[in-house]
Amino acid sequence: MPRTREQNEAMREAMRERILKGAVVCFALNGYSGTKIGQLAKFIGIGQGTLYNYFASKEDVFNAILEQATEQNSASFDALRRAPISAVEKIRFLSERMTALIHDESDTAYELVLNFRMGEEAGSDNMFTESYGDAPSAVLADIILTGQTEGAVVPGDPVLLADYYWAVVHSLAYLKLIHKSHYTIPAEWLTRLLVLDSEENK
Amino acid sequence: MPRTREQNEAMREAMRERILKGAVVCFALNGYSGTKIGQLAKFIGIGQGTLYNYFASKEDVFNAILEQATEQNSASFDALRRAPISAVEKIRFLSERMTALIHDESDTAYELVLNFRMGEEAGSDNMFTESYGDAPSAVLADIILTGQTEGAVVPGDPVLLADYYWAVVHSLAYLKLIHKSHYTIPAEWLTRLLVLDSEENK
Amino acid sequence: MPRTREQNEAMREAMRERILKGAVVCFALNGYSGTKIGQLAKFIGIGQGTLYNYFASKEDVFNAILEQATEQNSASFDALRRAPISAVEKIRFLSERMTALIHDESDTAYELVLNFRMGEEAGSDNMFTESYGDAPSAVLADIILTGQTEGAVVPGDPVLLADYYWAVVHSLAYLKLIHKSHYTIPAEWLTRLLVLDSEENK
Amino acid sequence: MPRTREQNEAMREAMRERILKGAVVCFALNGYSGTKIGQLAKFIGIGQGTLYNYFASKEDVFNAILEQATEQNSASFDALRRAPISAVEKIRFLSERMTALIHDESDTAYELVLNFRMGEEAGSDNMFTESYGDAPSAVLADIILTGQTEGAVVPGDPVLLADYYWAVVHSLAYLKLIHKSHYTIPAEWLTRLLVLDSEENK
DNA sequence: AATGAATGAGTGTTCATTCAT
DNA sequence: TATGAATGAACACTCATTCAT
Repeated sequence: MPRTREQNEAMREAMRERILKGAVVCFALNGYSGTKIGQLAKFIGIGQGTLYNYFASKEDVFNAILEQATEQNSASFDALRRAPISAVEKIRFLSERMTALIHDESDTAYELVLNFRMGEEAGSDNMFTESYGDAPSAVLADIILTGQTEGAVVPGDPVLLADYYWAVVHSLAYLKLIHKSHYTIPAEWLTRLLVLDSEENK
Repeated sequence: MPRTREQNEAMREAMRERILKGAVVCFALNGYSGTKIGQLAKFIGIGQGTLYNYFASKEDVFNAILEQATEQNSASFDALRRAPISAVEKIRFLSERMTALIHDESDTAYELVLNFRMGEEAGSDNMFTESYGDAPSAVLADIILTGQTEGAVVPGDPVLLADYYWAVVHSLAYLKLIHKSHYTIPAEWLTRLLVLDSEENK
Repeated sequence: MPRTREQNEAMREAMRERILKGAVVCFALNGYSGTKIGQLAKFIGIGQGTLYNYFASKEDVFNAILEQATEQNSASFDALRRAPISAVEKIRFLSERMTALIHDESDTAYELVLNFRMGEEAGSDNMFTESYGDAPSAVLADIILTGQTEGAVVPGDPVLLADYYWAVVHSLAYLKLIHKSHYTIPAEWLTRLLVLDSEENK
Repeated sequence: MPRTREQNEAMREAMRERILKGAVVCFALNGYSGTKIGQLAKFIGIGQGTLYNYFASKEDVFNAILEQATEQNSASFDALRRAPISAVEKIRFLSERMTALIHDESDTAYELVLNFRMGEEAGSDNMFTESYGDAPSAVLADIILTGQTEGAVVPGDPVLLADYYWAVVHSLAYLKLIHKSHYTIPAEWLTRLLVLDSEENK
């Protein structure tokens, strides 16, 4: 007797997630070109063919990861923007969250690294800002601007500062996951990139 | 009339440099696996075969780049360590030099990016600290330690702080060269990573 | 010392022809899907990679064959149409030429067979008339029409008769090359498809 | 209440027929290699696995088609040979039957086409004469021989003439089913391949 | 019995490397 | 020495077949 359609769809969704989860790690560790399909399938623990029942191509897997990362993040960044706290508190909160994600070597941390390796081919455009980075960058720039009017954030172009902040977060993730640094950078270091040293900001 | 041996060797050396110069850019932009020999040769403006008259393999080219970067840097970092200036001044000098290199999109800047993409295969070891990073990291850790005793540098593990500083430098280079950011990050941002905000440090 | 550009181009053209020549035979014998690239390369006597220095894909090779066949034929059919002989003589001439080509197992004979196997995928449209067949079919229909007014050709829709004639030619080629029939059908049998039996037509 | 054994067997037989019916069309249209199991199953309207409950392999399906075609034909050709009519009448009858089958796009017509695509792999032997063609060819050669002694059939090697006749029939089927010709070739054209034009033969 | 997800052997294609010129 | 055509091992991808449900 065949499975019901519901059963099949659940199975498919589960497998899809499983593949994406493994692919994030592989792509982050080895880059796009450096990731071989055979290696990826083995890492996930499935046959090579199975992968192609879920994704049309290697590039398709890659794009699915980016899409997923974007979705997950745009929601959480929206929440951050709307939170009823001061700009500095937002930056501090963000820094703590990022530091924790990196420390725990979470999926999100791998996605962060992936974004740093994305200048590579796979569509040839630089997808850094386009895919993953846009929402976070824009939201953070907003927060920075607010913080600057409050006199608590370092002066400078908010967009550039935001890009800078994210670049640093990415390299910290890289340091942790690829360079296997044993220490974790304290959240304050991140916060300090944007927030001025002062009594009230401590 | 055949060329003298000196002429021949000079020509060989010139071509070798030319290849390395192109390769740094290609590897930095596309990663190791993402760089194809054909593409590299075309970028340099030579035939594919020519490349193999100077280097035994793709990996050999890659290693030559790392070696060259290490040599150039160990000399300049030795000089920095010995300079008769304060720790803070050294940090400020280093930051200005790095910012300038990145701004000018110099070869060294591409080497910085390259270091960030090196988790990729090419021998499978992580060459980050081993090759390029060791000397700079050690020297900077020394400087930081000195600065901390002088009370002008932020507290924390000097080695970790040094790694952090380099990670940020790398991401700035990445931002500029890959992300094609038009702005250039001011040197003070870098300096601020290590040096406390205070009147006398400005 | 590198080869001159002329040398290279001559080599390339020669190899291209060589590949096409082998490919016509393989595709004719095994069909499009039935032809494996490895088998084709071995048949030609080159490495698999070499093939891809000349054609972008298997399908590209296939299309190049069709194109080539079309070009070669449109010229020769133009000549036939303009020849200062009667319709019946043209049909007789055509039949003798086709029979000879098939008997000799010439390249053209393989192209004839290929046209018969072309309903297969490789673009999914039926390319029968579109590619190879259009010119021959149209020219022959003209000749038939003339012949009918002269009272020497069997009555019926000229276009249909022309298609019919070509279909038979194709199957004769098939019979000879694939079925390996030892006999060769006499040209008169072909002629008789269109020309009425009569004293003056003999 | 479980089904009786008879019911079960009837169901199995019905499904088997259904699969074969779809397979004939697919194989005829796309060739053996060009026919994918997935596509075939979808065309029939069953799951891929179901197919393997009835046939051991793709090749098994293919062979079953040939076998079925052979069986059906050997019976009908036996009848033709024994029919108490003249050779010319037999040829005329055969031609009318074939033309009708093709016009109706019957299963048999698809089998005719299939025979023309069989030079393809699927066991690598040419199955043209072996499977389907043998009986018809032999019977027809007999009829031709008789007709020749009666002076009503064109002279020439009867076996070759028979092969020729079948080749033409095949190409007509091809023209109709693959080339999607709208017209149907008149039976007389077929008859004329073998029967001389004369008053009494009309 | 029927299904479609899973599989790996096999196929098409790429690319680092070799080599004749 | 410089070149780019030739190569085959390695890679991305397909598809006939298996199997749990």
